[in-house]
Amino acid sequence: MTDNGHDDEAGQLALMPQVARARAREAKQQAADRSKGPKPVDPAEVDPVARVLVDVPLAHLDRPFDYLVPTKLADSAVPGSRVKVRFAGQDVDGFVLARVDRSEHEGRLAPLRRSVSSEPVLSPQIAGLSATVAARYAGTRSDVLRLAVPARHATVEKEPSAPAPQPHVDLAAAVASWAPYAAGEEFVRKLADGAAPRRVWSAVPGQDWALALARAAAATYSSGRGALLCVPDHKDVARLDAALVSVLGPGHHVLLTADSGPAARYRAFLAVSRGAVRIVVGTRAAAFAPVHDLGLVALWDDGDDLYADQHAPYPHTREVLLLRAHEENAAALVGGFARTVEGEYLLRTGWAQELAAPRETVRAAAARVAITGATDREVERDPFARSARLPRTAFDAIRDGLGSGPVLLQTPRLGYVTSLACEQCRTPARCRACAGPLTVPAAHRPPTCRWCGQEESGWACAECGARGLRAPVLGDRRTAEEIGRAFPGVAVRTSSGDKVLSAVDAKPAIVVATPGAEPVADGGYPCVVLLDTWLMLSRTDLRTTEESLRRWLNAAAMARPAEKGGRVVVVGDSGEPVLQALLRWDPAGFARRELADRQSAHLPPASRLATVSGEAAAVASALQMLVLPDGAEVLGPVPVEPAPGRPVTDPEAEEAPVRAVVRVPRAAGAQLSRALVEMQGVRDAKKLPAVRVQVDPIGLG
DNA sequence: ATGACCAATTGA
DNA sequence: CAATTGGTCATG
Repeated sequence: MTDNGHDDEAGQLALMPQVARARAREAKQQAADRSKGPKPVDPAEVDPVARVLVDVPLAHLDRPFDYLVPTKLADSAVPGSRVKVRFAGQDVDGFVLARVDRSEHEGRLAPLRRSVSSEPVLSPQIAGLSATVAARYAGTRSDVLRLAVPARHATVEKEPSAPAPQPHVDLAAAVASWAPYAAGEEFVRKLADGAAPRRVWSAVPGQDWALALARAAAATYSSGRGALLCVPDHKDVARLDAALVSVLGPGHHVLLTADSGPAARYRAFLAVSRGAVRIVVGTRAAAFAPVHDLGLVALWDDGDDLYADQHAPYPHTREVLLLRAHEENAAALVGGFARTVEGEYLLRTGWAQELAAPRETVRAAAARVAITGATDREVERDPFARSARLPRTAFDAIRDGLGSGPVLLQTPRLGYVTSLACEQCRTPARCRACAGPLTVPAAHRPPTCRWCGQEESGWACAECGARGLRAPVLGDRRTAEEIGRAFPGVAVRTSSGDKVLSAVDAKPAIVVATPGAEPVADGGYPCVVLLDTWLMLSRTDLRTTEESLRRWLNAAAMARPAEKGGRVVVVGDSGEPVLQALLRWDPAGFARRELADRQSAHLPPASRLATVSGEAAAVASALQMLVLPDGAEVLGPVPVEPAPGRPVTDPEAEEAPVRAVVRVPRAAGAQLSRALVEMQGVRDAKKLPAVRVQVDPIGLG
């Protein structure tokens, strides 16, 4: 455990050159200090040693270093506080992990340079969590802490945090919210009793999921514990915020999001870290919130790719929350209308239990779903369909729906122009006869000119000769215009991108939205139309079908139940298995099959996978130095697109960027991460060119 | 990263 | 033989 160098004889020193060198340097430094007159550092009386995690981006320095605490800083350099220290000849930031009586370090300790603030922003739980997350994702603790602890705001820090009022929890209402689910009541009672149930939740279509989450949080709260609720985006934060106010009243929770501004974010963070408030609602930035006495972590719609962090080491919110539930012995609730393969895997391994409603309950709550093809035959027979890109069935359903409320049209992608482009060079694809833009008129049809109707089956790019076409971009605005012409006099509203509507009222209107931007309708939509489903499926991503189903279920769940006239019209190919899963409202069955596929293809979550990317030579040498566990496979490296944000100044000189995939059985996942950390440590120490490592990256494709 | 140290290499 | 360069190690 400890070094044996403490009482070394001279003979041993000779056998341990590094110790001898250290000693020699030590003596020299002390001599120098004496001669120059060292600053008298007067160490603190109690626990004069601070164990500091320094903020340096190097993998091999990701460990605590001991510093001497001067008396002046004895009261401010508390565990969890920020400090500045001298490290390797420069001033760096750090966190005090602990204050201890004495150091294990043999040499002389440098004093802390200063205490930034006495606010303990890094709790022992979050310090532990960042170590776990760093290990899981083969990253460093400082990288994780950058995500976990928001930037300090001195003015805000001076303000006191208002404590939450006395809670009044209506447990009966909480139970009622979860009554549709088999063992739903048991789940709520366990939360209220201080237990830690773990559930994968398949929400009943049409359910007010925000209210259900708020009530689960309230039940946990009534046991004297805190709760942490994560949702994909801002719109959902607002919805959950409103639900919590309606369940508990104001002042019991805070919102923690990255885009609320530094002051507001730090204020909310402090309210949580000081224990004044113990319920947190937020986006992925909230996953590390230091909630006191954490009793429940919950994640809504865990398949949303907004949960995959874009910053090193690229942790996924689901993973962070589940690690927390494990470490802090909290309950966990993961779910949505869809079920992810990762959720299914939690059930399969027995880590969590299913929280689902009986089949009859689901059937009664779901709208009537119909699939209608936009086949050539149908389009030709139906001039209207030709002009509005809308089959007759869908048109009729919209018209009927408008009789009793707003109608939701989900359209795959953002943008205005509808045209195909070259997969390679992005040059817009043009008709050889008339230079008009090409589109895909229907599923499994060749590209067709929008102007002259000419079919282009053997298309090749005029610029670069490539034969691949990118999926067309069908704009929500364009769709809105065309629909507006088809239904004159009806209000058409759009919700997409940075102009997202959070809700619409019950008045008849056509709402065109892109996936994830669908507004909540007061009373539910009488009709929901899913347009151009083959476009979403035409993407080549690994998770395409899973992601598409998730988006469709989320939109379809906003329709009224069938018995109240709710209808969902899906424009697509009824032969698609994924559309059948939607038709039967069977997200669980779909996830089961998808997981089986992933297992047989050795893909996550059944296997653990990491990518190593960078310059070709760097990747090759990185792979060479990786000490891989048994059963590991290396795929590639293969050339990839250059890293975004780095303009290629000289494509000749630039080494080609490549990516390799390393795959191991799930059981060897921890070993793989350790091997990657080790490799990065050696590379950093030797100043070899950097490679980027991502463990279980989302959407390899 | 940055700096210290040591060994090998280069140059007059 | 001194000056220089490159690699290794440690950073409290």
